Amino acid sequence: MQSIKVSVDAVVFGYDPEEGVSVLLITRKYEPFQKFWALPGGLVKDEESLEAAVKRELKEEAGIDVTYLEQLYTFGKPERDPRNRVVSVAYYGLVRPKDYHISAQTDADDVAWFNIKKLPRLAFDHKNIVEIAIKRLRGKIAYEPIGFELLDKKFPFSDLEKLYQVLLDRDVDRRNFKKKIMSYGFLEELPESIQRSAGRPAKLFQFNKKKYFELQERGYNFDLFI
Amino acid sequence: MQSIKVSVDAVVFGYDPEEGVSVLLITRKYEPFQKFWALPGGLVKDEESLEAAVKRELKEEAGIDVTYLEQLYTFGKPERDPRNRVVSVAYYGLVRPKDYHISAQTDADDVAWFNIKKLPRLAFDHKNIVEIAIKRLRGKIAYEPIGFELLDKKFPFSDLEKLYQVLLDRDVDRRNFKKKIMSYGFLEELPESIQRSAGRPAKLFQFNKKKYFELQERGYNFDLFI
DNA sequence: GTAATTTCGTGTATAGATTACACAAACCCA
DNA sequence: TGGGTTTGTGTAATCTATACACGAAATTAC
Repeated sequence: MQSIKVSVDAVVFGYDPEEGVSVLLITRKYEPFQKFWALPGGLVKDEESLEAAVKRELKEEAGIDVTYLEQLYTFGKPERDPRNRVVSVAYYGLVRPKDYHISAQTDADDVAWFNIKKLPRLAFDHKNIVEIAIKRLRGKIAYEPIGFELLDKKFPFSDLEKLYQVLLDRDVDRRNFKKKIMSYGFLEELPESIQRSAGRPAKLFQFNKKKYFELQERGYNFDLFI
Repeated sequence: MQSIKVSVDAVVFGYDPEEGVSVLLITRKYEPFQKFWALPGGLVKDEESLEAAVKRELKEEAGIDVTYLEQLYTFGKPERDPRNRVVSVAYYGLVRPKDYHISAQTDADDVAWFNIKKLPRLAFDHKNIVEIAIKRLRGKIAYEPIGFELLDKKFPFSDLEKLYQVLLDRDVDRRNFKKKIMSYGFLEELPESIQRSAGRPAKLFQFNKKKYFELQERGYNFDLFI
């Protein structure tokens, strides 16, 4: 009789143009790894899907709804949990600034955002999981337009540009970047503008999912390689 | 108390220049889906890793050793197995012609290779898993040189070219393809030749893993986009 | 209120990469 | 020895990616 448990873990990313990319972590209340920072997650219930389990845990543990969620990898080494055999299906998710900031304010000391460049020690093999998630996110934004899910629905183009710079960790030429992204035709320029500091006001843009799916169905290829 | 079972399934690909790309299937001995074709796989033992479980099952059920094995995706919908809740971690693997042909000969009617264009009805959600694996393999060969794992260690260049044509399902220009592949420097031309039919003998080539890792460590990027 | 500062917005020229394309060489077979 | 088959090779044209700088529109500082 098999006695393996199945859990889910979530690497949730948030973004702020000032602070960069962050990951949501919680502190563990119980042994093993009591008081360590860890990824939100937990055992899957007998009648719920894996994705439902992730969403439930995120709601319970951090009060968060993700706008994007995708399976990352399944970690199953027998020794990864010192007590039981636990196979964990890891997911990664993205939240918009709204959710990112709300959870950042709840001064509960058991939920917090950590910049991906300044991660604390993590429980279990969670460091490994986060690293793999970061790699995947970096790779993914290069060929699928998921970066938008980390921004407000309407955003100035410079936010997107900065996001790519932060994630890819290098300079991105403003003109070439905009030329490329706009050439795909799934970003709409709105008649509105905003101004968040000194400088010329920025026009707002918005991702058009419908147009994106149309293009995708025509077999379009989105090398966003910058 | 959780009562979810953990299994593994394997989508093993084999290749032959004459027959194209095939998948290894077995017939189920028991209900549910008795006598249906299905992916090799089974429950993970309490003390074995996921990858070890895949390799064990492939050995037991088909007598095969894969030369390449990678996790594909984890399937966990509650209704995917009509009896129990089973979460299945799917892998995909590649075998060389040697293994492909040996298993093709064992006339056991419970193990067989099926061309990916002529698949039979499959048990459970295995059709879905195979489709995802094919997509992944197609994508993967475009940016990592794993195609070699489906060929003999020494192979004529035309074999590689044909493999790409079959997998990508379109023509590939011989000169441009060779130019591109050779430019990466991880393929060596050997002083030997072979001749498998009429026509000019073909020089043999061989993948140099060491050189590949060296290049990879220097941050090299292998867009094999053809 | 004028000058300095900040951020947004835009186009062209060059280099690099991809694609299209055809014929000779080396073997087998009849 | 001539016809059939497969391998092997280079160049020109097109497309894509990159490099690069200055004016416009607002705020801030004096």
